[in-house]
Amino acid sequence: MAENDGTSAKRLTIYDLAQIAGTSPSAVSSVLNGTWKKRRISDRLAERITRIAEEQGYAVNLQASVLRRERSRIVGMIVPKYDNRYFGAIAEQFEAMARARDLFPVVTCTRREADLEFAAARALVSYQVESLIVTGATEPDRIGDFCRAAGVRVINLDLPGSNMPSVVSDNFTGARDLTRLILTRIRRDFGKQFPLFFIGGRAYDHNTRERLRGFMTAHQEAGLSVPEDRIIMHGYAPEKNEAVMDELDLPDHSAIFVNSTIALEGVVRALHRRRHDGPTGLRFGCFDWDPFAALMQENVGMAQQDVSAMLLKVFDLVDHPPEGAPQIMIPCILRPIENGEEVPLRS
Amino acid sequence: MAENDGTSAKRLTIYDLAQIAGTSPSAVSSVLNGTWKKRRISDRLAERITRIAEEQGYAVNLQASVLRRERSRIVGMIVPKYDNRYFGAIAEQFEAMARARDLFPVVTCTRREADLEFAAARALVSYQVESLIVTGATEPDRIGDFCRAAGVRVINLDLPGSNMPSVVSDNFTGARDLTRLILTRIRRDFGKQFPLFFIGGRAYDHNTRERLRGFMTAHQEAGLSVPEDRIIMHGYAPEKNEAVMDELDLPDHSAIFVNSTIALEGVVRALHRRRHDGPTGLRFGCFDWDPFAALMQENVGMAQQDVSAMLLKVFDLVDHPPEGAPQIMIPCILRPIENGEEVPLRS
DNA sequence: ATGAAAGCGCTAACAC
DNA sequence: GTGTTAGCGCTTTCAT
Repeated sequence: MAENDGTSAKRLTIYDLAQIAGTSPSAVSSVLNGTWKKRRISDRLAERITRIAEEQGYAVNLQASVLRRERSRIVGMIVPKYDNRYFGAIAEQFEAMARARDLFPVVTCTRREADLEFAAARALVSYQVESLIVTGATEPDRIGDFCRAAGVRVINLDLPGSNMPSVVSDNFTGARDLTRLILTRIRRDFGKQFPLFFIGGRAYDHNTRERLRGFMTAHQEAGLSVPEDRIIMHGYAPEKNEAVMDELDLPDHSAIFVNSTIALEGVVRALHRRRHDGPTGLRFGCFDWDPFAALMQENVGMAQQDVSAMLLKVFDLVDHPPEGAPQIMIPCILRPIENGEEVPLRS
Repeated sequence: MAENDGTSAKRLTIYDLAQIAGTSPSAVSSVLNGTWKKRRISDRLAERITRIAEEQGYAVNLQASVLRRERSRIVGMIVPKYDNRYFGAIAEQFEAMARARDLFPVVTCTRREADLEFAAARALVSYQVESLIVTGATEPDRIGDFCRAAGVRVINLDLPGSNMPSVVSDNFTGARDLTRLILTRIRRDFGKQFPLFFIGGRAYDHNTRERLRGFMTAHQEAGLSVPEDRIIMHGYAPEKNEAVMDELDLPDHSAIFVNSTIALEGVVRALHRRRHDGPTGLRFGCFDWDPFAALMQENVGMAQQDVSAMLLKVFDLVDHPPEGAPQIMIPCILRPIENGEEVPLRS
C-alpha cells in the first residue's frame, strides 16, 4: 500500500498511473472521476486503473481538478465561535448537510473580529467556494458587497445583513415568550409580579435589540414598566457579566432574562457565590440552550434556537436563489424547566 | 467597487487586470503576491495595479496559485465533535495558531465515524494540506498509512496512533489525581471512604483505559478494592449514561468518576431526577471541564485537558518532524470545586 | 524595470 | 473503446 517514504513527496499524478497501467492520462482521469461509462471505457481497463490507483495510494489533486472544471462544489461558512452549543451545533450540522449534498464544507472561526471575518471570507472566495454562509458576522454587508463582485452567493445566518438573503431566529417572539414564562413563574413561586432584569448583549446588536423588544412587549402586556437601570447590556463576555452581577443590587425577590449562554456563564458564577449568603429568591431564563445550564435550580426555561430548521432554509436558499435580500425568520423552541428538570411545554 | 452583477460570474483574472492596467500578467502577479520588490517593478506601476485590483474587487484564485507553487500553506484538522468545550476549544485555538503562522487552517468534523474520518482525511490530502492533525480518531493508523504514502505529515491528537507522532493528555495521572480528590472529599464530607463508581467511555478506548488505570491506582493507594460492577463503560452518549444511572442501585452515600462531560450530561440529568426523592449523599468528579457543570452542587472537581499546551506541542512537531512515532504526554489541570465554586488547588 | 512563455495536474472536446 | 491536445489561472525562469 504505502509506496512512498513520506518525505520525498513527489506526488503521484494521473500521468504516472497511466504509465504504470500502459494507458493514457485521460483514461485514468475519467475512470477515477466516474465519467468513464459515457466514455465507454471497458470494464477491464477501468478495473485495472482503479486497482493500480488503490495500490499506489493515489489521491487526486483537487486544486488542479477544481481549476479545470467550472464548479468547485466547495461551500464555505464563517462562525464566530465553536465552543458553545449554538454555534457548535451550527457548524456540525452544516458540515453534515453539505456532505449529504455532495459538497465539500469548509468552516472557519472568526472570533467576532470584523477584520478577521472579512479576511476569512476573502480567503474562502479565493479558494473558489460556490456559496458562503456568513454566521453572526459583525459587518455582514461588507462581506456581501465583496462576494457579489466576485460572483459568490452569500447567505447571512443568525445576524441579518441588508444586501444578501438572511436566515435568523425569531428573536422577538422567542424573547417575548421566554419573558412571559419567567413572569408567570415568579408570580407562582413568589406570589407577586415585578419587572425583570435584562442582562447581556449589546445595544447595537440586531438580535439583542429584537430580544429586548420582545422583553418589553411581555412586560407591557403584564402592565409592568421596566426601570432603565434593569437593562444592562455590556457585551457577552462571562467575566464582564459576572462583574455586572456582583455590582447589582438585587431585591430579595428578583428574576433575570439572560441574553445568551455565554453571558449566563458569568451570571451563574455570581449567583452561586451569592447563595452562600443565604437563600435568595432568584429566578432566571436564558436565550439559547445548554444541557448543564438547563439543570440549574433557579432556571425556569431556555429559548433554544432551531438550528436544523435554520440550516434547512439556508440550503434551500443556496439551491433556489431568491430575488433581493429577504430576511427569513425561524421560530425558537421554548424549553420550560421546573426544579432543574425540563418539562413539556403546555400551551 | 462591486462591478459584477454577481450572477454572470466570469471571474476576473490577472489577464483582465493586466489589460486594464496596460501591463503584463506577470507584473500583476508579482505585484499582488508581494514578490515585486525583487523584480524591481516601479512603485508607480505597483501602486496602479494594486489600486485597479482593489477597484475591481479582484480576488486571486488560490487553486491555480497553489497548483503552481510548491507549498500550499494549508493545514488540515479533523475533530470528532464541535459542540463540547474540549473539542470546540481545540478547533478554535488550532485555527488561531495556524493563522498566526500564516497558514490556512481547514477543520472538519467527523462525528466519530471511522469511514467519514478516513474520507475526510483523503479529501484534505486531495486539497493539498501540508500536514494533517487527526484528533480523537477511531482508526488513526489507517489515516496515517494513507497519508504517509501521499507524503503528508500527520500528528495524532487526543487519541494516539502507532505509526505517526501523537500528542495526548496524561490521562493516567489526571484520572489518578481526580480520583484522589474525590476520595478525599467523601472522607471529609461523609466521614468514611468507599470505592467510587466509574461511568462512561469504552473499554477498548485508549483514553478510557488509561483513566481507569489511574482510577484503580488511586483506590489501591487508599487500600480500597473496586467491585467489578462499579465500572460501567457503555459509551459516551448522554442518553445511554442517563439510563445507566437510572438502573444503578446507589448506596445512600456514593460517589462517581465520570469519564467525559458528554457522559456527564446524562449522569446529571439522572442525578437531578433522583434529588426529588430526598437529599442523597452524592459526589462526583469529571474528566474534562465545562463551565456550567463546574457549578453543580455535587461536583467536587474536574480534570481539564490543557488544550493550549497540546496544540503548542502539535505545531512544534509540525515544524520539527521527529524520528519515528513518539507519544507525547501533556499534564491535565485539576480544578477542584467546593460548594459549586472553583477553588485554587492546594498541593 | 518589464514581458513572453512554459508548465503545475487535471478535464473535456475532438480525433481516430 | 481509447489517445491527443488545448487550456483552467497562476508563478517563475529567462530574455530583453
